[in-house]
Amino acid sequence: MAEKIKEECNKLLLPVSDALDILSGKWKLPIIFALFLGNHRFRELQREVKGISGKMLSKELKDLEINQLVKRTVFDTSPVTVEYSLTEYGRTLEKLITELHNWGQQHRNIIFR
Amino acid sequence: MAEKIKEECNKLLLPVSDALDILSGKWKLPIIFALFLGNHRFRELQREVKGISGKMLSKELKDLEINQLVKRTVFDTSPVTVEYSLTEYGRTLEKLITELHNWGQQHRNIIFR
DNA sequence: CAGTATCCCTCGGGATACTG
DNA sequence: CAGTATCCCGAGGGATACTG
Repeated sequence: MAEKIKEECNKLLLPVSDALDILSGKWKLPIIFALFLGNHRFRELQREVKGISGKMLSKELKDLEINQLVKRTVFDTSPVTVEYSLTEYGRTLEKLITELHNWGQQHRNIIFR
Repeated sequence: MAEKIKEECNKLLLPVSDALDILSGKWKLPIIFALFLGNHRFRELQREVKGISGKMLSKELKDLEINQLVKRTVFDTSPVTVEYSLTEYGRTLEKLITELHNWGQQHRNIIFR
């Protein structure tokens, strides 16, 4: 019986972790915020997200792309230019981020008092 | 003007990061879930949260306590026993976790299809 | 039991140089 | 410009032994 409940909880855990994985880490949010402000070239993003290395930016964008949150568009100018933008689906993160913001904001009020 | 917007975003970022910091990492959620199931002694928690070391459990619980999410109660039996439980405030995480679960669940449906 | 202290190793990620 | 490959270091965290 208690075992049954624990199993249920573990099943609950996975989707929550999935959501967290997408948002947590040093760079995810800053990148997502930058993308919320508009479409962006790779270099632009690197400038906007202070301190991020090319390697990390590349990796994080790939992650977001795999999760269908970001769309990568290549223009065959020379040299090539690439644009990243949030997908329609990616924008559904906004609600979630707002919830996090609300909780985080009142938490600040509770802690720094 | 664009600068103004960026500043605003950075201010938005901090509370979101605060909320994420409390939930992300390898052990936070499993511990919180265990605590949702009831009050727990240190050893009990270590058994329930598979694979966690004493050092980590200790550190994470201290974090949660500092954030007023968990209450630590010492009973002067011999040897001492200690109980950890979610505070009333800690339980406000439930709503947030539910939101993360909802997003994560539908994300799984979109990705693993 | 409920932790703390120490040792030790992995590996995430920075810096740099390179390619198409 | 938009990345990839390589090298390298330090912090995070595991294992173990110890204490009140």
